[in-house]
Amino acid sequence: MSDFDEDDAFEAASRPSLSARAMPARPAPYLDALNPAQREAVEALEGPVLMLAGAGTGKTRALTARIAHLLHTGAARPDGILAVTFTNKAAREMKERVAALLGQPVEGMPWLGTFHAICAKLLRRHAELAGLKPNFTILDTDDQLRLLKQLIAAGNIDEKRWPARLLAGIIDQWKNRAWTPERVPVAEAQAFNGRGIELYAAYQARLRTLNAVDFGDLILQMVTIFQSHDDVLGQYQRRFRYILVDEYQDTNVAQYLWLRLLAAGHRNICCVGDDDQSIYGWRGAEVGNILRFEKDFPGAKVVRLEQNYRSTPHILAAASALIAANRDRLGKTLWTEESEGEKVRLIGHWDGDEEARWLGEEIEALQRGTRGLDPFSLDDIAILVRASHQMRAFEDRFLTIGLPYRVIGGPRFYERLEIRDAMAYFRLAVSPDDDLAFERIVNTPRRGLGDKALATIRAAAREAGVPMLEGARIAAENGRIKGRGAAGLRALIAGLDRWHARQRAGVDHIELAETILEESGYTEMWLQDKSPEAPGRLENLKELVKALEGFENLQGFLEHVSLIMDNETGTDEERVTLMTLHAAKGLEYPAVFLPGWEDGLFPSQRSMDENGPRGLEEERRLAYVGITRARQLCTISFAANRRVYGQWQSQLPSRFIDELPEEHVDVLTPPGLYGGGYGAGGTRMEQEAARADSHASPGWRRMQARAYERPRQTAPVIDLDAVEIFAPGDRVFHRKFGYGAVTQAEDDKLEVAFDKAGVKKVIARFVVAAARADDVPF
DNA sequence: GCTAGGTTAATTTTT
DNA sequence: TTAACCTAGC
Repeated sequence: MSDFDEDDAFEAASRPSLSARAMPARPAPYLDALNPAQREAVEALEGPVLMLAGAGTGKTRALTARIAHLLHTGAARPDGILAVTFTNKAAREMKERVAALLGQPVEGMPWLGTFHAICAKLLRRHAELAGLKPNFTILDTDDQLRLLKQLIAAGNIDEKRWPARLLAGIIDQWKNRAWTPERVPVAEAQAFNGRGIELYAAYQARLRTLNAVDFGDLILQMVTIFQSHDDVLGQYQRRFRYILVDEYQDTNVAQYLWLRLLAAGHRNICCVGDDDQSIYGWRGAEVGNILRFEKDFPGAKVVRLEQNYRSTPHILAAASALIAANRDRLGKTLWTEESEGEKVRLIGHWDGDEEARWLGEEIEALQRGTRGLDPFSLDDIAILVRASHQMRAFEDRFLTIGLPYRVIGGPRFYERLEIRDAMAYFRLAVSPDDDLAFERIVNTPRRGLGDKALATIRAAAREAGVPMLEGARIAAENGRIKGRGAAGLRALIAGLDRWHARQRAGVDHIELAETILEESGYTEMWLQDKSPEAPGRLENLKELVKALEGFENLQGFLEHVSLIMDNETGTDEERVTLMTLHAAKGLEYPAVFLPGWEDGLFPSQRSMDENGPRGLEEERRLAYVGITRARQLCTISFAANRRVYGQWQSQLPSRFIDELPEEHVDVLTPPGLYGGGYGAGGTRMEQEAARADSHASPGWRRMQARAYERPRQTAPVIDLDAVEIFAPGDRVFHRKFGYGAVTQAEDDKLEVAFDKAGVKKVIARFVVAAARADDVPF
């Protein structure tokens, strides 16, 4: 089922469009609010423009002003502007802000939306060129996985060794690169045990039969259509006289091709982005797109937005120095008119628990107002972590001290199990031939229909060449389904028939939804469930039904699902925000905490291992994003010891910490805390002595020594400890398992027969050669 | 078909 | 450590 907002597309077409000519040539007040650079970017309407907008430089303001300017001057009509974003949230915000600038609602901007929503709308118009019907379904990850699982099983592949998730990832990457099955390069032939391309082709064929597409297809199919149908392409090239793209650094190859095709004629394309904030390489984003812009569009005007309206000078300076260590960047110098503020604060802790404890206390202190700073509202404070599992430590701590917090991210409303189940029922009421929905709910609640019954139904459907619901009907009638399941299945079929009939008869959709949840036994299922989540799930179902109120019918609602996706559970209580660095992009907070700055955690070892220097640069951009979220106060912290997958590990402060300029950093080093060998004042000998004093353990000292030995300017990507390569037969030592012999070694994954602990699979960096066992701290 | 207990593996996430 | 996934036994 589609998770995003296709709506505007449809409603806009029927609305009177806001005519550009209707606007008198009057002064443009929106221009007055712009600084010279912004104004330059806004007024350069013709030809390619790259707006390099640093963090906090008023990017959205400039972008929306540009749209307003296009409309105001009459250069374009609202439906002649193509404005693309990545998220529905960004699209919504842009629409609102343009409306505010123009002082009237922006109706008739049918082509302002996400890449996916706009492509979906285009693809519905030209579905037949892709072998689809205009009412195709858009599958989400779950549907996709279910489908792939079937194909993997059909291909006699062991799903345990070759999971559907992996295949989904591979196909996704291929689609991001705009490779149809025929165009996947031979170099990829070994993917998925050599069966990848074949399964990809099978998957695409299956999608076509189901009259369905996945997210990647929305873009890919449109690129394919544009490439092979000049008339269609020409039509849209003429229509979209002006193109605007937000977050250009996040575009993947397919999106890039799509844009380039559309802009090829008039070349009025304005891309806005920040190469320093490209943090989505792992999902196909190509920083190269933005770095290459001037080559792609010769004669492009490049405007740099460098005046920052968000952060204090120290915060900006720290962030700038950090990002300067990256090689692949266009380069910007952020500056601000703001006066001096707090330096970036740096603090080390003994372990992760202490870090969490300190953070909790510090937040409470900020709330009260300390050190001459005005009190902060909890709403003004955010904790940004590299990986979501890091949030737990803080949640635990905040729960014990009763500090209210909210977590951003995690499964969205519409992704939740109960919502997806309910939606599947609704989908079936609207279109009974939705097989994926049918499979989802056929045994939810339990109806005694297991794998065997499902296989029977599927077979019956295939034999008769009908959807699964019909197959089920056949199987139920001719007695192929027996026992407990038969009654359950018959009841389900009767229910689905009834609900579909009512839906067609135009019964009030809210009432219908309630009936469906009631009669299907779905609500009852959760009422009976005694697990702690059950009440919350029932609550969510109520909310779902409530969300229906805003729509005329179920179809409309199903198209609009995305609208409920970020419904903040509105409590007015102040709360600290916890989220990942990725989720924080585009946001800002007066006070930001950045915990867990330890090598291996951040920068993430995996990122460095898998992508080498490129991975490290992306991690550094993530660090840059983190620091630049802060308006007044930015606090970086790390712990010397941390439990990683249940095992205690000693940690080294992040190499990014070494890259922060000392003059902009304030090292908070309460007695007994480790300052990180960083700008702590005093001579090195004094520092060492002081530290040895408070922490006399040999392991501690060794760790200190190692911290000093590390190169200051970070060239090496790989930690020395991680370099050690083992082969079968090697004697090794593991902190927890003791001594053992390597039996198998593949990259950094080892199988070791430990003398005492038995055979275990371990990661190479958790062991050292037995001869070096003494080097292991603690 | 369901549940309890063992096994396994472990970023980032939008559409 | 933990959570998700799977298998064996009811």
